[in-house]
Amino acid sequence: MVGQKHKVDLHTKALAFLRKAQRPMSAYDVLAELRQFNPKIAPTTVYRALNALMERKKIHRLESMNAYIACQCEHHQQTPILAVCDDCGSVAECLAPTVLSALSDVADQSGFSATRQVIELRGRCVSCRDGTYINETTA
Amino acid sequence: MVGQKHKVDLHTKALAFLRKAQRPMSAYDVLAELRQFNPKIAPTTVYRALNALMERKKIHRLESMNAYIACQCEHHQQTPILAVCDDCGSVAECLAPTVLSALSDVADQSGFSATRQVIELRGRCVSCRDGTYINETTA
DNA sequence: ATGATAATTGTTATAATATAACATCTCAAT
DNA sequence: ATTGAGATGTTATATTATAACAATTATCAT
Repeated sequence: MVGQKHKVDLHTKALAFLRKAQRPMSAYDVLAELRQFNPKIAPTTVYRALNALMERKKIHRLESMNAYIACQCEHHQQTPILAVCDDCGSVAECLAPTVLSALSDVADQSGFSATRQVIELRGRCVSCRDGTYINETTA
Repeated sequence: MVGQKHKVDLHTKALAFLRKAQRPMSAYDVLAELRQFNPKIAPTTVYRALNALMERKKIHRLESMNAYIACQCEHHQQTPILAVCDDCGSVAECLAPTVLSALSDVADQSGFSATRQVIELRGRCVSCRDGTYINETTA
């Protein structure tokens, strides 16, 4: 078989941390967390873990902010739209087949063969827009 | 009036450089260029110039690669789709109202109020896909 | 002209993000 | 036990970006 267990499973800990955070975290935030278990962990290790988790679609990278967030949907193969609230930091993950197919059409027309799509929205979530602040307290 | 002229117009030189390059360039690539005119220029200055040019819609930032490229279309108010060829490095700028409106719909439905949209494709351009290599020589 | 001021740019230092290169360890199959 | 593959460790450094404050420049009211 391929793949083995080490003393502790770094990938699992990194993923658990991102899931608990529910907010985009930087690679160095993850590093700080992992260092609670093993103070000697280096950036390289974290980036390897993050890359592996991305390949397994367990986390997403927010390209517009160099940060990472746990996948909230599980099991989708479709590229999600990531909507980041610049007020409270929450990220909504939306599946939008219409957007993706429109995007495919555009690519096809120009002959571009896409291997990856990046679709991010920055703005204000419904709670922050309404003044219904939730921030730290609730979700 | 607002806005003034300095000894040299850094913004103009930065924009000229990005236009000549026709490829995504890092902020530090721009810095190296500007230093040919004034060796003492610092990163801060470059980032200020890049931010100003982005506000004026003269350049785009490629979020998925932390790089900058001159706007190829001039005068559009619409967010373009940036299609980056990972083989030759070229970037195509596509206007796609259908994608944008589908994206607006998704946002509206969730109550998200977007101030910025990021839409990038990574993959292979038609030339590279066909094996019609052009790379350095022609466009 | 002079001085107030606003905007831009300069300067210095450092923070934040990410990778390269190579050594070591662990597991499992032989 | 040896070996080979994959994961991890280690060290160093590269790349990207901002903070904080000083100096300069143009504009405008006086």
